[in-house]
Amino acid sequence: MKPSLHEALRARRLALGVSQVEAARRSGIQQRQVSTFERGGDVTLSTLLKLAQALDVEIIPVPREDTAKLESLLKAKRKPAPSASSHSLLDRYQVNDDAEPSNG
Amino acid sequence: MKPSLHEALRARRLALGVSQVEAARRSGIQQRQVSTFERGGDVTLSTLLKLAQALDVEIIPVPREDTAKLESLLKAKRKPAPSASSHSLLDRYQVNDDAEPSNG
DNA sequence: TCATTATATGTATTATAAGGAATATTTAAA
DNA sequence: TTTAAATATTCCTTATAATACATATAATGA
Repeated sequence: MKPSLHEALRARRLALGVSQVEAARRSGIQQRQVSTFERGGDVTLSTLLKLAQALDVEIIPVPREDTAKLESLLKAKRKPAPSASSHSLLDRYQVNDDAEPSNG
Repeated sequence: MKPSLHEALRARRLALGVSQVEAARRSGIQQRQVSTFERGGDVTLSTLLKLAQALDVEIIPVPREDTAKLESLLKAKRKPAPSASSHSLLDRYQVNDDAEPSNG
């Protein structure tokens, strides 16, 4: 299924093998914001962009008419990254997601 | 050059031929927010998502390693859309952009 | 020029995200 | 189980985005 923005970014973070604390440090935001965002809570665009940059991802607006093409392009490659101790963080998750914080 | 998020969304709006007032009405946010955002100001993620939905675009986080591929995919097609009276709004702009509001 | 449409701003109030720091929970490794 | 690491939450304060108008400023077309 198509992951929401926060799900995708969490997956990205885990794929890079960085903790929320580390992501927060790199982006200059609080660990709290990382958690809030990843759980679907609301954050400001500036906060999102800082986090995105820390995770080396670009936030791109794609017309729905084009999303299909992207799917196939971004899909096919979704391996957690064999870095570090092979099982530090991340392995715990997948993309899992069930929370409460609401958004639009 | 690679347009920033707000530039891209403004271009999208104009390409669809909708005014800020109309975009605001459709998304349920204020025209003020549309203006603020398009000028590079900060807005909440929920506000951005509402606007994006109103403009029928998805906000997708793309790993930098993949952006190149997308470029070629999203590029090549950038025609303002021949809809409406052929010269209602939009024709006035292109993607233009120079403002003051800051962001991250 | 005048009227119209679109976008940028102004003010005041309210809602809420962010900052700071700590703590409670959950998850997994030793 | 004990420890450690990571994530979710809490409290309080402050900054600021969102709301609700109301205008002011363009930019267009008649």
